[in-house]
Amino acid sequence: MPQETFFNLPADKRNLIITAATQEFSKASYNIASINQICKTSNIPKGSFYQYFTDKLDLYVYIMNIAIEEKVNFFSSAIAEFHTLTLLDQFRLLFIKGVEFAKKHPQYAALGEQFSKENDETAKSAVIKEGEKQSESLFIQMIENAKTKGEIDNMVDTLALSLLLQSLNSTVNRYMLDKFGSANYEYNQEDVNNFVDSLLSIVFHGIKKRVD
Amino acid sequence: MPQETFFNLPADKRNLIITAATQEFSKASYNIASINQICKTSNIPKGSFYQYFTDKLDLYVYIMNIAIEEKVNFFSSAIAEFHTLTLLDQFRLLFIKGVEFAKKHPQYAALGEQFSKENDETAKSAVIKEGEKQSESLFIQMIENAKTKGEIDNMVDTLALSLLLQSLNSTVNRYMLDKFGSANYEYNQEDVNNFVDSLLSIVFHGIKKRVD
DNA sequence: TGACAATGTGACCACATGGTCGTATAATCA
DNA sequence: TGATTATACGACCATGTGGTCACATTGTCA
Repeated sequence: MPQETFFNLPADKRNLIITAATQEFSKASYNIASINQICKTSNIPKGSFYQYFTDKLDLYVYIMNIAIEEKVNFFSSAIAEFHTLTLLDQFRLLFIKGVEFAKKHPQYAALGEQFSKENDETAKSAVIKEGEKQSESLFIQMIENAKTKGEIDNMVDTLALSLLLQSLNSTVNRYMLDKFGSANYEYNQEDVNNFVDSLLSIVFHGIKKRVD
Repeated sequence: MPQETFFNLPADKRNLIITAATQEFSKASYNIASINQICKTSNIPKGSFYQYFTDKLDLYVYIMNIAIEEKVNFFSSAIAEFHTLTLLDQFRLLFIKGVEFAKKHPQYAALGEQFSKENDETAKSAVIKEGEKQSESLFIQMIENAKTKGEIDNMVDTLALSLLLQSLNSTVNRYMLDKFGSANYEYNQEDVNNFVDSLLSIVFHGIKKRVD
């Protein structure tokens, strides 16, 4: 956690630092990202920086937590209505909200993308600390739930499906980012919906030709 | 490409350097990986190193190409028998061969894993150069082929399926690496087969409960 | 106004990086 | 043997890193 001095800063200055750090950490991995660069971009002297944050790690964890909080907030409303939906619609919502989040907060999405590639164990575990694997267990819970409701076949391997959906989720995001990258956020919602539906249709109905 | 002097080296020394570099580049990203470290591990002086390689990039590309060649070799026999197989069996083979490769050449698999996370554009494009996206077009070709043969439903979105399979492929490898990581290569083939079959069964038959 | 504490600040530190270069050594050929 | 060329070698360089610290500036309260 940053020092008190940081929170006593005028909001402008504080946000400038946050913005600069977010930018730097979304461009480069933890070890490559440079404190000097962050200081330069935000126009604060090195000495001041170390009065606000104890460490590089301190800043990193702080920035990551901001992104995490933002994402949790963004998803919370969607998750609240989960119990009213079928599994298919739950996943649709999850996928589409994911793309929406990346569109609305590209810098946080980039931060997450970078984090998923992070090599530095210290940095990684400092961010994760506790409450990790949340999304894994969420998926498994959703699947088990749908099984008891008879929405999906009991023969389906829960772990395999959970893995498949997780990887699919991140792939959708990466794909959308690639295709409609930072330059053009003007893709329309219909495109996203169609693509997500194509993917989910495969998972739900399979690709084998029907023998009617 | 390395200098002539490198290839004139006694095989022992040459392999020592290759091993050390492989190790370093599989542990850390291009910019983090250290030439000093590689020199230390392989007991060659810095000056000698720069007589063998023009650059850090030179070494990096060389090492990556070794791994790529090894992988292509490993897969070529499997791909040769593709035309005798159904799409399902083609993918089974691909997935299982992938896991096998990682088991047989964990260091190369680790190199590939690291490369997929690489941030440095210069390093990335120097490795890719040409002939990229090979795997993407391979998948699409396989799918189109199966469609005309009537093996899979024409309603299935080709691009979406290709994307799904690609992401699934890398996920399987990552999962296996995680679960049976470098410590324990003693997982049996049956486990792998079952897991791969679970995944492919979902993709081919879907997860929806059958109404018999 | 004066005393004291909180902040601002940038020169500086030790260290590591990729890369160079002059020289020492070994190999080759006459 | 002596001359010439290829290779081995490591001290050295400029640059960048995360982090420190003595000192200047500002704010606060009496």
